[in-house]
Amino acid sequence: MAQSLSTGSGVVLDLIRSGQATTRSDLLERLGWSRITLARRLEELLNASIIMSVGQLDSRGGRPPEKFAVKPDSGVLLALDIGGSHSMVAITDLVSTILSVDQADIGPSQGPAEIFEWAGQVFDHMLQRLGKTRDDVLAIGVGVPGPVDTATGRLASPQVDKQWDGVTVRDYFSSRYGHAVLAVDRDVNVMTLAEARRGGVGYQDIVGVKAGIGIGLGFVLDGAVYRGARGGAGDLSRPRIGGGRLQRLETVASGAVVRAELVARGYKVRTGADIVELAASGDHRTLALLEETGTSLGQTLADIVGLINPEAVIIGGSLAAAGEPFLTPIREAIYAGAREFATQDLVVEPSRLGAEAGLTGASLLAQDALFAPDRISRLTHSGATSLALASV
Amino acid sequence: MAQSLSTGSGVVLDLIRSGQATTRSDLLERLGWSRITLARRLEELLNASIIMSVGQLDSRGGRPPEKFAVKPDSGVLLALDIGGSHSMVAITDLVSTILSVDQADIGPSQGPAEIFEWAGQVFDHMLQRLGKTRDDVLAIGVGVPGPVDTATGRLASPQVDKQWDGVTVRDYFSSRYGHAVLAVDRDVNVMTLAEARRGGVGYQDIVGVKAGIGIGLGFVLDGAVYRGARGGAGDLSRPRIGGGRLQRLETVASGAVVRAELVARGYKVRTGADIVELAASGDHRTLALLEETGTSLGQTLADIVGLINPEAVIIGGSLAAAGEPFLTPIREAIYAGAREFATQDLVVEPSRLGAEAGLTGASLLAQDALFAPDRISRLTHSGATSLALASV
DNA sequence: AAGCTTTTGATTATTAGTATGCATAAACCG
DNA sequence: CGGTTTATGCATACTAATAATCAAAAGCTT
Repeated sequence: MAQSLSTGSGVVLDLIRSGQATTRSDLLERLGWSRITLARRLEELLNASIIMSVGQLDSRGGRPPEKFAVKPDSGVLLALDIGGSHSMVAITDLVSTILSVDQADIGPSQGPAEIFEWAGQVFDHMLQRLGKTRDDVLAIGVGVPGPVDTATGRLASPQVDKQWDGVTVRDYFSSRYGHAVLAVDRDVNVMTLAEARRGGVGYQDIVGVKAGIGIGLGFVLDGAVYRGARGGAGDLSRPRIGGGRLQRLETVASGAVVRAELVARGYKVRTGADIVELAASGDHRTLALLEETGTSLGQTLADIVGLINPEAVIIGGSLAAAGEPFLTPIREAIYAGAREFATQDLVVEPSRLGAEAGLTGASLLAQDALFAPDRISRLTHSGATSLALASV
Repeated sequence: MAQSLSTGSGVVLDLIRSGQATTRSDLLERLGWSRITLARRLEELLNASIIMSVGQLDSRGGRPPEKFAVKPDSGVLLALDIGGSHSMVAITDLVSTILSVDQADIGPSQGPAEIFEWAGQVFDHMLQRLGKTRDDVLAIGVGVPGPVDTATGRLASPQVDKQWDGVTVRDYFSSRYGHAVLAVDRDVNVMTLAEARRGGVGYQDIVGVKAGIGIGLGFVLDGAVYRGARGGAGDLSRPRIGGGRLQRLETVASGAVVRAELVARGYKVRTGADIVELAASGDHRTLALLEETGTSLGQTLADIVGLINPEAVIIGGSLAAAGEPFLTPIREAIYAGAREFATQDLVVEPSRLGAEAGLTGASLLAQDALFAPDRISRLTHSGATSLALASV
């Protein structure tokens, strides 16, 4: 039944894709296969147009090794990042380089039908501009702001908006891209995945914070996204006052709180970007509120750093764009609050990918689903000459 | 180099050992191999005396399937659980059934040489009483109350006691049991592993709390022990008073705090067991202190439950023996503090294995190291007829 | 240019795993 | 008690992976 095809081409692709081994020698070293078997698998992948040779590396004394990489343009990936109040879409190549982006102030409150309809239209438009068709779409990655049962791809409850409870994302894509592979995950997980893979050298254990109007947390632990028993990991609570009732951090320190304070004082603020703009203009009240929020968040993160002992804490979300006024209090609270053991070597940095972290993560998610080792092994084994024919 | 022997006997053993598949049909279903290959691998394992047939299961209409299990008595495992102030040793069979236990009020403050010397002597004595020799010892599992670099087996710093910084546990065992496989991990991890595997039906995601004189936390996430970047995961902080400095939970709510309070009031208390005894005798002050401690702990755990979204929170350590007076406030604080989403289906229970959780976990750790798939595959492949000859 | 090194390709014999079919074992059912 | 069902064993032909070897390619050094 399971049949994992241990010497299948999929595991070869995985090493190439992740950059762990890109030459024949490295692959042999990593896999422990015979040269002939590896040659056959590479041939399969080349035949299927999944990988290509990207020239030679520098010689190490003898004939220089040939380097392989994923062929980026034999199809495209769609990425959709649904935020609490702002959503983005992108088309990327097969190595998750963003080719085209669009966005709108649209969120879960609009209901699934409307959002997916918007995304579908933008996708169609972008495809056309890139000279691609719906058939070129090989996989779709979606980030949603709520828990997901990744096994089934159904959204769990509670979602931010009731209309989204139990939504099956596939239903909204099957008519347009019936053949494409679909992967759905929580927005914070998706963002954190992107930072773990693309930020820095690549982290095994990181905590990703999405600080926008809402606030949430994602984990990549031991190199894999951690979701918790019911997909609900990452709920933030606030430092409690004198053992009082727990409050979600969102209700005391988040973009929503800053916004409420500012609105109460007569400012016109709707999104996280509005707050960032005010901060950038040097508005004292906004800066003070950001510092306060950052400190609260940092205190909570200090506890989490002790608990999880990650390599890095990455601050993303719209508020991260405010830069040091927001980041410094976070960093200070973490370093003040956590023990030296946990903060030694700890990296606390803003998202490298910025606003596009979610899209990159969604695309990476799509990539992972498209290039799942077993899938690729079976595909090339049956002599396929293209990923597009992938009715696997 | 790596050569993972995908169709090796080790993976078969893993399924049998974990109970995921114990009959030929189940194994075939799980592995997707041909019947013949599986038969060969089972033969290898039988020849090496690693597994044995344990009779037939009930028929499902036709010939009843034969059930396989690990042969428990072809060697023994040593388990050592070093607690903050109390240590235990045990000899178990190969399925981690405890055959013999001993303990002493001895802890890290005594220094590694003394503790390992004590353990070695007790092990020798126990072995003799069981009619076994040092050569029967196939693997050793050790739990220590501090971070461990599991890759190298060296203790990281800071340990509770400076003498333990950088200790290489292997050095203390190689002379007596040079041939045995050794595995070392943090005590809370070891305890949590035991609860995940042996408590309940088997959990994928659990949080284990060791509440004794000290207090610490272990994680099993996605079925594997999570240790953090530097082996330091599980550090507990306390609910903060008005955003003040972070305090380790240990300094405000732990057996140590209860003890200090009691001692200040003229009680004679040294260990967690002493506290439990006082509580059992109905001492009001002790009960009140336990309730207070339980509430603080529970509030912290509520945050963690939201963060990690585990299936279960298991309370172990010496204070857990106090039962409901300690557990009820914990449970109440968790249910009051965490959101419904996280507490729905959440199990909050005392350790099923009680004081022996650490020993069982250490033995499981030893088991895992002894039966590591690759190791077993290589071993049986070379035609070994016994685990004892395992110079692999 | 000659010799060295590393990478890659190709050949052959060998070993390991699979698919298939047939036989047998051991329960159940009516 | 024969028929059915599931489990297991065995034989044969076949396919896949490996090991070992030779050869060629493509750089470097002297």
